[in-house]
Amino acid sequence: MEGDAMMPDAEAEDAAPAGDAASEGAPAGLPDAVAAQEAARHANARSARASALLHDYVELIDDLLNVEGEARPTDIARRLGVSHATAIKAIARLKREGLAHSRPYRGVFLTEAGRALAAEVRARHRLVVDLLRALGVPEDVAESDAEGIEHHVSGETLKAFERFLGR
Amino acid sequence: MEGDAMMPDAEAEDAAPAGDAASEGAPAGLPDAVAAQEAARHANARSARASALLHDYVELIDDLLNVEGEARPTDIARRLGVSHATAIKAIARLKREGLAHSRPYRGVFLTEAGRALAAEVRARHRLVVDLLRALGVPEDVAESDAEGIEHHVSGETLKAFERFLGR
DNA sequence: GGCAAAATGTAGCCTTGGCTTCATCATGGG
DNA sequence: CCCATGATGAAGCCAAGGCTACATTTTGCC
Repeated sequence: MEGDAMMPDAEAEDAAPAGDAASEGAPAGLPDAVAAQEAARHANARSARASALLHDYVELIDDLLNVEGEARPTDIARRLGVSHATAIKAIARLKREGLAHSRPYRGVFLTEAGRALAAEVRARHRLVVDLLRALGVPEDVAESDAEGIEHHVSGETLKAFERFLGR
Repeated sequence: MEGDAMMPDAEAEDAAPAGDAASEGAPAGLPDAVAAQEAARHANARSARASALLHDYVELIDDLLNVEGEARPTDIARRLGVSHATAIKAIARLKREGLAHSRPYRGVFLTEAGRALAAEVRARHRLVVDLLRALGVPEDVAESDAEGIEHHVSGETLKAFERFLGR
């Protein structure tokens, strides 16, 4: 795995680093404020990633309730492409977070909060898809990319999308 | 947590569901193909989420190497807003995946593959930011949203962005 | 040259979100 | 009416990605 050409790696850095970027007029490394700002951005992305799952479930459950009249764990699992056990654990989490409720062997239902979140998520999803379509992305690709993008679009950006689409 | 107005929830659904959507001309529930397609989209988003972390590390390490001449775990951790231990574990994973190499107490370096990935990730990041800016999103918001969005933009969509930006 | 502080690395813990496996419940066909 | 079958739920495993606490190494300062 490493008997190959390793290029100049360790010895060189030993001598060069500090004198190059750090010791001139500029402060060593980066200003703390800049690093902090970047850290905040990453923290933000991480938390969006964390709620993305919940959003997907809520969105799907809402859809199932509207279209099919009921949302059963097996269907949820099938549509998300996960095992039913995984879906059930996620549903338990939704309940813990006050987004859904259910009783054993009955379907899953959304609370007020869950419905509100579903509406918001769906609106966002549609807007992202519409924007991508408007930029010339083919339908299916737009749908697929939106699935990931939608969770990271801030309110500000959402407004910009609306403006661009002329709404 | 629930002593409030729970509205009609469980009893009603018992009677309505099957007769409504399933038993008329249409096939019960959804066509399997549609569900499979949706499942694929979600699987796709999940896998993008999984690689997002690695991409962030690679991108940052590349940046540190270019700007500072070296990438040290502590700096990486600071810029990402995580503890140094977390960063070190992630670096170990990068090494496992052949994207980086390092020896104890020396900095971290990217392999060929790592550098290639970094270039790709950075290009994508810039393009997403530029697009958002072009749509009227303020600089800092664009930068922040891009951090999450960039990992979910397919090649097709990327091309559409380029086209739109007139490149 | 030696020691203290800072950087690095290690170990162990927690939660999430996957999975499989097994037990239990509900329902419909014979 | 009863049982087979399929849906549901529970338990336990695993990897990832956080953390804190502790150990070790480098480094720089005196």
